[in-house]
Amino acid sequence: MHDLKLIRETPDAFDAGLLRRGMTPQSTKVLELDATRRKVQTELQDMLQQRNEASRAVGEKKRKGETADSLIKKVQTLKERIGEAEARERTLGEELEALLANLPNLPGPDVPDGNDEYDNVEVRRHGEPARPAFAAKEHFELGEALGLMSFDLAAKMSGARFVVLRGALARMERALASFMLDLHTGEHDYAEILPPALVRDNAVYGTGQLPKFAEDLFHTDDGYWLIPTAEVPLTNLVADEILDAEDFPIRVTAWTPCFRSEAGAAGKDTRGMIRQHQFSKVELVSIVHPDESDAELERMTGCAEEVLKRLGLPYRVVTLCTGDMGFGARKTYDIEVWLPGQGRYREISSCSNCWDFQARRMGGRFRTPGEKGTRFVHTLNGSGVAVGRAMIAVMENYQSEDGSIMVPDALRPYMGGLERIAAG
RNA sequence: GGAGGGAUGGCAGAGCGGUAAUGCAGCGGAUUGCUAAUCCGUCAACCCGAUAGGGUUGCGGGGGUUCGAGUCCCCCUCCCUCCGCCA
Repeated sequence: MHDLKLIRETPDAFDAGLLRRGMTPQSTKVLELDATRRKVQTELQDMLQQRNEASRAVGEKKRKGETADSLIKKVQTLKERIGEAEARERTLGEELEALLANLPNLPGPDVPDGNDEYDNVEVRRHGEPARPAFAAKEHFELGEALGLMSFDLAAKMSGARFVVLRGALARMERALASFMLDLHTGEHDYAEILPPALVRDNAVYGTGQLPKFAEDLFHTDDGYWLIPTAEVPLTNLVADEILDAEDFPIRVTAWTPCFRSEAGAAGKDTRGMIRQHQFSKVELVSIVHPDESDAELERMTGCAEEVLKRLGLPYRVVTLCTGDMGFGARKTYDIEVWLPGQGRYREISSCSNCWDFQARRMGGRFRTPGEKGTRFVHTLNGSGVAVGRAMIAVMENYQSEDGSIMVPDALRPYMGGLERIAAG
């Protein structure tokens, strides 16, 4: 949600930001609506004042035993006009709200301009992309050959974009998640949370998936939304809260299932576990002072990178261009892991600074000692990292020619000391 | 699923038809060797206004009754308690 006052003060900067995201300027429309609404509001308030004064006078007259018929008549005629003005004011307010609620966050000054993923800018690489001498297989070939990954079994009960894992691969999901949680809670100052996976409208509105992206989410008959990411419940921990400045930084992490309808992804990544309706992810969320959010984004990205470093997975970090950023983000780093089977880098984490955009939507504020009033917090979220995709990366990077998979050192303690996953 | 209770400013908490008590916290000021204490003001959001200041809204949300609604009536949402069921 955008700051109306800021749009009034600097409409050109607002439009320039939208333009960079490939949108048409909106400030004229916003400010027109805003001006009209304020005019109606002023007229309405004037009438309300008259009504209040008259009603008060009626009360006094009645107390004294005098008649107040003429005053009562006056208020009755006012009432009709008040009703009309109220209705207009409300309608204008709703229009304004609807307009603003559908506008994305503005890109930060250091975000590269561009249309799509091809305009993203690589920031750094870590590790050498593995190019084995034999023909590297994709994860689903490996998993199916091992008999530990079945899309057919999943399709029987759930249809496309689901998987059944068993044995060592099922365990690896759990191992990866435990490893990541231990790292972030033990070394990165994140507190482990176990949040709800079903949430209400207001929570999903707060993080920005609603109202614009409802079709990307699953919804229950009785009004719940299945979380598409733990970003939703974790960030909403500060919804409607007024924090103390000394509470910062708040860092929370959670391993949760994530549910996505993938409505707009028909035909994309149809084979394998890359794009599923259900997957699990370890999420990182930071709530920080506005002065700290830029630095926190770097820190958070580093926390996610550390997961890949310890798993020995080659990756690169890219800054998303204006055209590829998500709705609520002001700046986003994607971490892309190397997949030998596909012979390319694929997204495994996305770390965003949302600035005060989500905080404004959900009413997350803080108070500074010695200062009057409240300010909105800054929120950040990042995958630390997507567990399913991490498993894919481990499988493809640690595969041998015979189809077996080495277990990375970092995971062995979590897998009962298992060193290699092999058929049989 | 059944029965009951509740939702008021950052927090606590009164009010039950006539301009939202009070306490704590916060902010501004006064006083005071320092601290503490005390006193006064302020205390949310919004509108008008260059400022001073003025005004409106705000008692979970929406509608209704009334000259006037936190207070009365209707609908909805959420929270809590007890019973039942249940991992």
